[in-house]
Amino acid sequence: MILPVYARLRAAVTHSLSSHFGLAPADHPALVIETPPRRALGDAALPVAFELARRLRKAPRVIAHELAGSLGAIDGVTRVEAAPNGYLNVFLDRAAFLTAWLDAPPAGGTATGPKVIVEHTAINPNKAAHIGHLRNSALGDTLVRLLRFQDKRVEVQNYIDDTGVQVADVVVGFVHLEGRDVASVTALADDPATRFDYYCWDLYAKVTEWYAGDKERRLAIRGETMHAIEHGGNDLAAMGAIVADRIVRCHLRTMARMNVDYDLLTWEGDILRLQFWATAFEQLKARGAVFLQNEGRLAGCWVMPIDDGTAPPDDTNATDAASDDEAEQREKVIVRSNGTVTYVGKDIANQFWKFGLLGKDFHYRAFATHADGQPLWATTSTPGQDRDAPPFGRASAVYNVIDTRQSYLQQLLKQALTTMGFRTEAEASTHFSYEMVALSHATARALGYQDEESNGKPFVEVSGRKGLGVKADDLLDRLVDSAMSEVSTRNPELDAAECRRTAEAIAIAAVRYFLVKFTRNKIIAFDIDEALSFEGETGPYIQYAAVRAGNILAKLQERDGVTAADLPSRLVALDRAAIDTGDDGDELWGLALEAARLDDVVDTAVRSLELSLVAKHAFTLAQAFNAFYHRQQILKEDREDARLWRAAGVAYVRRQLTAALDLMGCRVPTRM
RNA sequence: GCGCCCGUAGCUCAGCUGGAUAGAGCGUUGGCCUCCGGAGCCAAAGGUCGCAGGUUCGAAUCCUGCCGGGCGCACCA
Repeated sequence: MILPVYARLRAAVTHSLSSHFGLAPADHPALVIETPPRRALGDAALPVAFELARRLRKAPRVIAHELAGSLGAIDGVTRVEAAPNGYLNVFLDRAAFLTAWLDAPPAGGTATGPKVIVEHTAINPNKAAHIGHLRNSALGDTLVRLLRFQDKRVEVQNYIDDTGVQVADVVVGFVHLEGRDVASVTALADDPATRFDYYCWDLYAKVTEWYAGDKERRLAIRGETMHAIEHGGNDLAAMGAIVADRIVRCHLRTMARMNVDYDLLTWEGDILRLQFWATAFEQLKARGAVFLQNEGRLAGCWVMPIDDGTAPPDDTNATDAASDDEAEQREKVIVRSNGTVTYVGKDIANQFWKFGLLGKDFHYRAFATHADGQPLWATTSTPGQDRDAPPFGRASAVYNVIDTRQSYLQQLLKQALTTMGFRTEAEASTHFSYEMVALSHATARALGYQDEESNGKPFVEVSGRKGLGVKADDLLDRLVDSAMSEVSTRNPELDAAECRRTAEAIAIAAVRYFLVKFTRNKIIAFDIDEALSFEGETGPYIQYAAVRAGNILAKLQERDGVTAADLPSRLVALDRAAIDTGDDGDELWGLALEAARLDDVVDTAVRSLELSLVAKHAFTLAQAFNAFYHRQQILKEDREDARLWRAAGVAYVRRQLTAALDLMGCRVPTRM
């Protein structure tokens, strides 16, 4: 919203550098525009004079002064002045901008251009989702919303690994620990009284313990089970399919509570059954991206040469002499000596498909129904159900949202694309990485977990295998409960249903804000008490500011008959002193200017994949609004011009705050 | 061993491509409900920005080297 005026400002400065200072374009410094530390210093500041001081052999102060004098009129800028220290400070036309911002149509036009795929969530379908998974979904979904805010066409995929060891482990549990058959597992899963994902959570942990009791024999059972599932057409595979299907439905319910949704569920089993790998393998072989290793410890494997500088973990007893030879080149196994494909191989095939490079497509089926009644699509290997399916895949850019521990593999994906000659696609493959969520010692203890190993560590790592972690639904339930008691005491007139809806909105804002407020490469040591807080830097704090702003506007309409839509036309006729002058004017304008930064913040957030910037901005804006609200009267202000200019600020802040919360998947209740 | 990440107030964290007096939240202390809602506001206390060099008008930010911690480097996914 403020970028165009900055462009005009840069153009004017550039012109002056050439004409007034006689600098050749090549000698022009980059025109950095900063935000001054205090509003009274201006709305934008250019340190350009510092850059020129040496070249022009003049003091920055003198240069800034000359520059300010030579600029001429700039649309939207009321004045430019040189600060004593050499900064060039710029003052914008406050009234004109605020009026224009209020009058602008709300964002969210029509998405156009090439498609972008965002893959996130990807929880193993064998147990309940936990807090670590929520970080992935919250970040992934926020990225999706940011991209859509920028009018990009986005397709959201959720990868379902239904053929891995994890599902096999639960199947082993059902068969060998509980003696169940397919019918029994189905009945259990479909019994509304059981929380099937919770049930499997416990069973999975039990199976892990059970393996430890007789590793050799029981791990062999796991191997057979996994093989049976991959092969298909037997009871174990049928049971695995039931488990995965029902757990995925549990995950979708959990994610729906979080306001997270998808366009397509990609099932790994379909990648195998439709021979995606075989196709990709042929291409890789033809290009020489993989080759059959004939000797050494990887004899019999198809491997991909790795060209990054990473060394092997600690091979047998690699002597220095041996590694100095040309055998330095590293290799990653893609196809095992027994002929089965590794995870990397499947991922390569999937990545090729996402870019439309595979020359093959899935079949599709309607898996579930979105809130708006449209089908949620899933891949399938059987044709005939995809009459109305939209075209999936064939993207121009792909974001894979996975935690940082996967960066090595994500790098291999890019490399496979590069080796195949798909440079553009390799460039357009982004690993959106973030650090893991661990548990604080206090929270781990509260879960009844004592572990000597992790006593010395700063946090306790979540472990699905040990059943250690905070389940997503448990966390949400606790948040809703505590929000509900708060809402009902504050608003006794609300009925139970309304109370619950409000509490849910607050609970979701609390978790989602908590999960995006940290920079992505920070490990979150999750602490239950900290996450349960509704005060300070939290989602509910921001919602509260928006709700209050809404209340003020509602009263203004009720009392004076003035709506937010009326404001722009009313403002033109009013005296501008209320926004142009004094500390009050500075504060009101500062608030509006901060609110106007949203577009800019979103751009920076997407470019840097640092979504915490959006969270930080929303909080800062809410904070500024609260301070303003306490300091300046709005409805009670007697002077009409001051009243309406302030109301305009409130209306604009509310709109931008609501938009920012929506980008993080948070709703604003009418009361709270 | 190699690669990536982290180290800023008692605790948890911001600090955008180097810029004006390093900021929030929590916690601590003290104020503010005849008010447009106190999930709030105002104020105070609290900092050798891990350490040492370097680059320059200027470094928490960039470079180098250390120290401390985490993660990754499988014929596991």
